[in-house]
Amino acid sequence: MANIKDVAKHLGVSVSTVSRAINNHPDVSQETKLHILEAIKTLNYRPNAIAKGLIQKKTFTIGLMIPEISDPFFSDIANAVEDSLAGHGYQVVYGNTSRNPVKEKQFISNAIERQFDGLIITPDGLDDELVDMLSKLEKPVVFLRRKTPAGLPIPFVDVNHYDAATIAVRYLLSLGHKNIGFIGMPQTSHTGNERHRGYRDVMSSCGLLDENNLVAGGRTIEAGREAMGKLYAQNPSLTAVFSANDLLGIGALEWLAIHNISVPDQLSVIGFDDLEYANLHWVQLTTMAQPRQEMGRKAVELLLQMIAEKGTEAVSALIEAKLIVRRTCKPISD
Amino acid sequence: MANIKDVAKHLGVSVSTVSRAINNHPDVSQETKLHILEAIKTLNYRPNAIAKGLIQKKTFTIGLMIPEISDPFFSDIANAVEDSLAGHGYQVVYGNTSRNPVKEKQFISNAIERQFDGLIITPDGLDDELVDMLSKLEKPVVFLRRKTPAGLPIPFVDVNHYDAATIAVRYLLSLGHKNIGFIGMPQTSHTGNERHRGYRDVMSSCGLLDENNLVAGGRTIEAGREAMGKLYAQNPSLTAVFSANDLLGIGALEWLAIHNISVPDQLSVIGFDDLEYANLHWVQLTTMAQPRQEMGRKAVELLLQMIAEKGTEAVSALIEAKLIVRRTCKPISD
DNA sequence: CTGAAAGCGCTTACAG
DNA sequence: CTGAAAGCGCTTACAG
Repeated sequence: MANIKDVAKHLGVSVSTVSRAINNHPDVSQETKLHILEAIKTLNYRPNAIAKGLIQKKTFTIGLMIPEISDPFFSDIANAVEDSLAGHGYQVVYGNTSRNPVKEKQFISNAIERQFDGLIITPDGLDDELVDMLSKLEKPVVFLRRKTPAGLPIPFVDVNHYDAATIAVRYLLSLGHKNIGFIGMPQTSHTGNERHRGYRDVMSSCGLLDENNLVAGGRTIEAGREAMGKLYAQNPSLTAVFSANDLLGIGALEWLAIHNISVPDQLSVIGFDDLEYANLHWVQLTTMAQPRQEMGRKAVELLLQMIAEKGTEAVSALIEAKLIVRRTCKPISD
Repeated sequence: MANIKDVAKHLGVSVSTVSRAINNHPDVSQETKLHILEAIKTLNYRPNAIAKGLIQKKTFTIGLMIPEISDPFFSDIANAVEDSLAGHGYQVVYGNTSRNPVKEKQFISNAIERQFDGLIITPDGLDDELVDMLSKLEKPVVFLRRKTPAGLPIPFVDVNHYDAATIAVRYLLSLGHKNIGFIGMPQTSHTGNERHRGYRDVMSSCGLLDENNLVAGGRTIEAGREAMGKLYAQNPSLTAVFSANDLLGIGALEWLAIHNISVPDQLSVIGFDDLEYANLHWVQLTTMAQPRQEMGRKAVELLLQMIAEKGTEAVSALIEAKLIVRRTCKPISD
């Protein structure tokens, strides 16, 4: 492919002049600029971004580390991130980690070697090694959907999972429910733990906490189905269930449908996330919506700010979730 | 950050020697190599992939252009592509085009300037300008889920949409249905048109084609709901519907549920894609499964082959879809 | 307004 | 086995 030398030679001008013409530098006459632009067309010249990046120490590339791009929750966030970033001329490179700590570290290594300008990351397990890498990283980073661990000077954008969980539980209480079950996410899940804590605090402050109403779940529909079965076996007098995410909630609804337990007449269910699934005609799950677009955009905003003002730490953002009332909760009748 | 010069200086060796140590070149003594590796650790040196790429004319980066990463269909493919590629040391960069021709071209431009080593693309509308760009592109490319237009020397990996559609329709015929509706995708959709053609050919070969049984749909659940309404209005004596994708099929099921038309007792529905949605307890949509993993892996295989043997055109692959029988189709009773 | 020169951080013949 | 030198394709002071 033609390079900048070829177009310079083609016109008998210097490489510097061609460079200036391409980059809209003011110090180049309109006339030569026009000639150069023409030569570029005929030679089909495209500037080499790699070379440019090397010299400018800027690649216009941002890394976005997420657990699972096929998880609808993250693909929505990723879309928002990509859109906002594209508007500023940045390319985003995804890192699908499958919540695998090895892959998480590989992604960061990669980002360093490939000279990404910044990182937006959703690490899962945050072990010492990763924290160490992050602390040595001389690059703007923002944590997404995860609070920054103490000691790291990195801002975050997260939903207030704890508050949101208290809203969900209080909503069930306001409908008269007292016997409220909880289907959790894996113990290692930061978000799961926050939601759990919210549930716990509200329930125990009302003197309604009962360890029999808790069950370990997971993240998937499958896991929700199983968990609902267990929960029901532990306590058949439950009147409501708060499931830590929508997929679990949908699994719970499936189990209930299979066992002819009518929702919301016999049992109310509330979820968390507001996935597309939740809005299906047969599901209509009442849930806490996380403003995914907003989270993605906000993370980009913080990152770009840090890139612009080197060395500053942007201020973290905690975003409130919103109760979306559909058709899986109703007031207790008796 | 430390560079290769720093580590060379640190040990009093030459830059070349450090380079050789890093790249496992045989011509370097075990002893100096050990020293160098140690110095690298203490200086926290990471090689600059940008500089390396510039000189080697190889970036170990592959571009993957897809319409919509939040479409579960594509995120599954993307996952498979990423996994296979990661095994070979490549980084994948997604381009989310939203089926926007401007974005499609931007992505290709980007890929050229950033010196990607190859491209896997799913272009939507394939206008002259894009074809022109592609023909001038001096890079391995493979088309994914789309046949290559005549004249472009680019291999493709696609599902045999036409054959699959005939299988779906014949399945309905085998259940005794004669009055079979079709909910289509947008006219601009290549896959939609192939599936339409399959439906048409089978129906007309049986003398059963009726223009009243056709309706324009779209791609979404929403569109499927509307389309089902229209279709039913056009011909209330329909006993089965083939919807060109699962989302449309699910929308159709929603409309039918809302209008108390029982599936499959009064009406059979078959979809296309086998999304996760299709397997929900309330949906259980019979559908044609596209082997997404296999498609992604195959595309990578072709691409890597073309990268390895420069100038060759790999041989295209047409993959068969598979009928997945669930619970939305049954034999016609009377 | 234009050009010659240095340099970004590497790799790779070439010579020893 | 090791090093000096050229070069990948650009940008950017510096001088004119």
